[in-house]
Amino acid sequence: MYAQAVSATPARIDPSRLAIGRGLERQTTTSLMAISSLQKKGPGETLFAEGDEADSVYEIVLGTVRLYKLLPDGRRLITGFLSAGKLLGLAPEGVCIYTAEAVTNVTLCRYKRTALERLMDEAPGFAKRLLSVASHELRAAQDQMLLLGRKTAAEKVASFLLMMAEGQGEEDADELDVPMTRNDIADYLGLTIETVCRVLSKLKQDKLIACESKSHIRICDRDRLEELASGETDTDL
Amino acid sequence: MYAQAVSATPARIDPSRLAIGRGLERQTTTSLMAISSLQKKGPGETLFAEGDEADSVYEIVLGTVRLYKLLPDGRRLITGFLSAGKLLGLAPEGVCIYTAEAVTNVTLCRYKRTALERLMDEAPGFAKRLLSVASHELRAAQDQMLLLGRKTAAEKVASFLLMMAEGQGEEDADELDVPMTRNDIADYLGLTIETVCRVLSKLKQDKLIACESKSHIRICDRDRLEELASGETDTDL
DNA sequence: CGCAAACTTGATGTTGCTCAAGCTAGGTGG
DNA sequence: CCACCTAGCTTGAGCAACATCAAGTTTGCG
Repeated sequence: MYAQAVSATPARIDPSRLAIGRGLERQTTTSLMAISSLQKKGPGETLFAEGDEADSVYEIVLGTVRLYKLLPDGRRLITGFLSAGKLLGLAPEGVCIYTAEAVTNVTLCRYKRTALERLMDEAPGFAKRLLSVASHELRAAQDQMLLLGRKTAAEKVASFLLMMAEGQGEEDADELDVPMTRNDIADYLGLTIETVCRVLSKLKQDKLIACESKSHIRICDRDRLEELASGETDTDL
Repeated sequence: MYAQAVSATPARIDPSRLAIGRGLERQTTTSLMAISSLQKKGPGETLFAEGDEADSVYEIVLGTVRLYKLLPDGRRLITGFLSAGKLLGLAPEGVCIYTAEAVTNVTLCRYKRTALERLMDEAPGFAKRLLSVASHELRAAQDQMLLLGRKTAAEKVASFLLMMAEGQGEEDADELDVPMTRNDIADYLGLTIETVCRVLSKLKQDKLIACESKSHIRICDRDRLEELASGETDTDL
């Protein structure tokens, strides 16, 4: 858990490029620009912690962020990894319910919650836009609940790899970058680091994937990986 | 999975009493009334199924509903139990991502999605209200992910009992009604029915709870139950 | 080049699952 | 009204999946 400091760079960028305003009118994106500010964080740095006052919403411009919750004895569950274009901080009212940390170098666009509230009242489509974002998050959370509660270790890892592949390249790229550690993956899937390693080794051995390096994986047999991930496999691993 | 038919009762009730319009202006609740219709379902009946077109939002007026997702081989995860005042069907866009079934006799208020969309454009606060509901669901989903991914069987069951107690009586009642079967509880906690039984027996034996009947439980030692649920226990069960 | 963090692999342990048997309660029909 | 019948619940014995503990190995950085 090292934290490599990166100087915050207050700045403005064109929010019509940003996801938060997608599909909205020019006037609204202009208002968004007026209340936004850019930030940077280095790997391991905290954006906000569980229990902090939730006064901002962030959009990730570049990089990957992990969100997690802790139990008192230190057990951790990562509720999600977010990459460019994703919003965070929408959910909480009053107090943050999870911690957000940079996985890689991260560039963020920050919006004050009070300003967003005002904009929601003024711009008709904006609250609907945020509702749509929240709905998608809810859907992802429910898929993840199914994974955590009912999938086997192999199915979990296969699902994770496919999810990472989707979030990457524009097309269904079979080459994927895994910026997070094995520990992060384990805490995301409700497993231990050793189990994640063993499953990856088995997938490699069975030629479903190939590891170009620790953080670069290629999907060799997408069909079988998808079959495994969705839980259609009877006797495997 | 029996389905006891109950005749649908088209009707209108005063939506200012309903949760969907909480905190909104009189004019908005009146519009809500105009687009609402009452429905009833008996135990085991389906409100909508995974894959159905998601054209409605429901509010539960009375009773309990379970939401679940299935894996191809039949493994089931219940993503939530909803009781009076809760909304369902908010999340999906296009297609339902889970099945909703009545646990008990259920009375529902149904709103057409298209009508809600229109109302969101007209009534300023309404989209914000729905966003707030979605945010709360998201928060609950994240707590459940922590439970599913990182809690032990005993911690899961303790958490479930406390959650049920909260949702019940107005005060923090220590008497709770458990309308769902042990099987439902197991599929909600990512356990088997046998494990749920064993944990309940152990909690009974340790005098943390008492079972008045199969579906009526009394919390005898709330402090220890909360300690167990939050994961502060080192060596227990 | 050397160090520390991350990763991998193996041996052993434990939690919760599976399989199996009996029990309980509530609804139905004689 | 009671006895039966069935769905749901409980408990036990054995087992498997995954966790834990313990070495090593690799990698990237100073």
